[in-house]
Amino acid sequence: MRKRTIEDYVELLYDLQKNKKPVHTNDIASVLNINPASVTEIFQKLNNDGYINYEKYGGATLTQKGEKIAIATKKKHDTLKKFLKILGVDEKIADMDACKIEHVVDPMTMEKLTKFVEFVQRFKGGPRWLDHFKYFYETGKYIECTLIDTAKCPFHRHKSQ
Amino acid sequence: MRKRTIEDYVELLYDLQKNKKPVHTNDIASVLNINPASVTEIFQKLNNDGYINYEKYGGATLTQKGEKIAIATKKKHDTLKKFLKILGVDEKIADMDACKIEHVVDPMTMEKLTKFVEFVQRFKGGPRWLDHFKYFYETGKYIECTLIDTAKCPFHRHKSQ
DNA sequence: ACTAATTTTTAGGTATGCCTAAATTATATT
DNA sequence: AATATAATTTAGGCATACCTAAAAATTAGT
Repeated sequence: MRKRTIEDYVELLYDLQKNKKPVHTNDIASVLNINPASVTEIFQKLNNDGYINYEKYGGATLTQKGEKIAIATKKKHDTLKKFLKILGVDEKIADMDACKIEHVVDPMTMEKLTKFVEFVQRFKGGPRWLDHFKYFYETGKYIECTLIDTAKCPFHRHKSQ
Repeated sequence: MRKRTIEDYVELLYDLQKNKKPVHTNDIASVLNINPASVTEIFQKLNNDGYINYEKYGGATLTQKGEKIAIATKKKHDTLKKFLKILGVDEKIADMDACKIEHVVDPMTMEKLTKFVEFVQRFKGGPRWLDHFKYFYETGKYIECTLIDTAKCPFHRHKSQ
């Protein structure tokens, strides 16, 4: 498996915290299928770096700093996944790819993708060009334009219409 | 820096090979700003795993297996970069992000992105909805539809027109 | 409250991907 | 061809992210 990042851990901590706080080494270990002893080391490091509050045998809770990163990372994940699903990537793969890409992507790219998702979701059922893309993806053919009025505009299948 | 993958090395080898073959440890070391001694180790590993032909003091050349991966990786890189540029990401950032994403992305996602880039590039100057997206990105506003005929169809600003 | 079972930590180990310093080989100059 | 210089490899080191086994602390059953 790819080297796990701080982001991975605070994200997971954030999710587990919702059910039970504080989160113990075993909770993480069982989810990630790693040894509890390894989690202890990770907790010590995250604690040192100010992402969690951790005391021996006491489990961990995210600090503000940690929570901030967790939320930001989850937001990135969510946007990436939404974007990939728009493109037609399967749920599971979208989720896995989002999980990997979220740790490496530049803020500018995230901003563009965020706006793109917003732009697409503005149209109920997606904009018409997206249907055309899907048709193209399946068949390799481009749909010829047959429109004559606004109502059929392939761009403006607009929520407010 | 992120851990470099086999893909990184064969890709670089592929590029350097074009100028001068075989590629020596120093060539790689100076590009990546790492120690030549480290490159020796990497060459030994790549040689063991069949990606390059390497002999002590003799430099390295890609095997077929290595070249195949290099080409596939470069193709992924190219598609990712094109896609990001379509979205409006700056050249440099597009390049850097492509370089990171290419190593983690699922084949299915690559396929969707490849088709998407093809789909967009089919229109000279890009499809009209892309202008609309850029407008939306800049202003936060959606352009209202004012079309009445095919010629102005925002989707079909078609190369063959 | 005592003992058993469970959880957690400590101590020590492995593989990887880099490093530096020193040794070795190859190349260039004369 | 001998020697100086440059390139390359070897040997040994460091940090990280995991591991196992054993010790220590906590929790649960009676």
